[in-house]
Amino acid sequence: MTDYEIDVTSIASPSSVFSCSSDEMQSEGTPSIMGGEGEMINRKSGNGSSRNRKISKEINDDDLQRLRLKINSRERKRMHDLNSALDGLREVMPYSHGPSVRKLSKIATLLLAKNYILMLQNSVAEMKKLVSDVSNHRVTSFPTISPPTSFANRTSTTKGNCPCADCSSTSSPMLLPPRFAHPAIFPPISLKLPTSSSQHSPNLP
DNA sequence: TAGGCCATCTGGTCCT
DNA sequence: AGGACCAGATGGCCTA
Repeated sequence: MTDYEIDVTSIASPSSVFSCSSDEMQSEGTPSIMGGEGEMINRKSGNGSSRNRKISKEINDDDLQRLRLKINSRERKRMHDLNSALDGLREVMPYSHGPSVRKLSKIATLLLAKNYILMLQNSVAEMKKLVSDVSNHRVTSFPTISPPTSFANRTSTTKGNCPCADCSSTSSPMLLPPRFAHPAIFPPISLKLPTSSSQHSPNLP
């Protein structure tokens, strides 16, 4: 498992999320980098079956080019939708706002989101435990909720690679690769409860 | 100038 | 058959 490997097995397919409203194909501005359009269609589906050879004979160059442009446009739109979703994710992530903070890269956004979810899960678990303890009159002190263990085990040794434009921090407990490290992303969360709760503590183990 | 990040094009595969 | 998804290739832009 490298720093960049992400477990996404539990993530549902995003295709149902997007509401594709774009009804106008974007004009084709960039010429093809690879080979000619006709050749590409003839190679499509791979092994040159009789069916595909027949298709390639029936389609003239104009049709091939129109089809290629249509496919390119769809793919472009698909990537734009994906980027819009990533922008939406960035908006709800902590810290990644403000003029002095560089926009998170795609990989950094995904890794940060994963870690944020893990941290929230950890926080919820500790909260539940605390509530349970309070209800049982067994509270002695208020814990500090920290990032997940795997998160806390990571440290950054790289200086100057933080997404934050004006940050020179060299270490922070993050799950992100060192170059994405930023101490503001996952600060420890201190629980502050009413002092009256402390009256339940005397008889605790 | 090298490396990172990104947009785009493209062909292959799978699904409806 | 057509669309969605994916991964590889390529070139441009930016930053250290």
